[in-house]
Amino acid sequence: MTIKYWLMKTEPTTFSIDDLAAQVDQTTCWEGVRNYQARNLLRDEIEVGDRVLFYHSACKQPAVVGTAVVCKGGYPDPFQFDRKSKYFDPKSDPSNPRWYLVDIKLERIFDTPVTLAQLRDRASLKEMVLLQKGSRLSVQPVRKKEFDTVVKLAKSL
DNA sequence: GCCAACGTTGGC
DNA sequence: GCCAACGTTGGC
Repeated sequence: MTIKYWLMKTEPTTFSIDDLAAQVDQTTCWEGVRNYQARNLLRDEIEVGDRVLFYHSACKQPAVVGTAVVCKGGYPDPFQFDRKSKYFDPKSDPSNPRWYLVDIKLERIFDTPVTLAQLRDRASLKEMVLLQKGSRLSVQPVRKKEFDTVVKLAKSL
């Protein structure tokens, strides 16, 4: 199976790439995605070994700040059944879970983040899902070429 | 099934 | 803080 490429958004005030680096094994579960399109990707598409662009959103400098690797494939998000969690979903049936997640492990923190503005400056990245008007998906597919371009850009900055 | 109202996302 | 864009909810 060939690996696939994704971009995952997070608000750094909630969970930043430095927080990821501080986890045991630099690994975390990506809980709390409550959007069906993203759910379908987490449940059906994203597999162990896939690569991830780690993106900081809703902050001063929106940017891809590093990369990660998927280290556990789609499985039901346990927080949907936890009454005390803010991600608790009373409508989710444990025998047919509504929400899924994956685990990711830090690969690299870019020395220099690749900002949203820099992504927009690259003609070859024009078609990135992230850059499309109104695009809000918090887990989204990335083409291999786009992934490679962003990594290369980070190294050149 | 339509669609208005509402809530959220996220750049600026 | 503003607001455009999008997703979800729920009455009909």
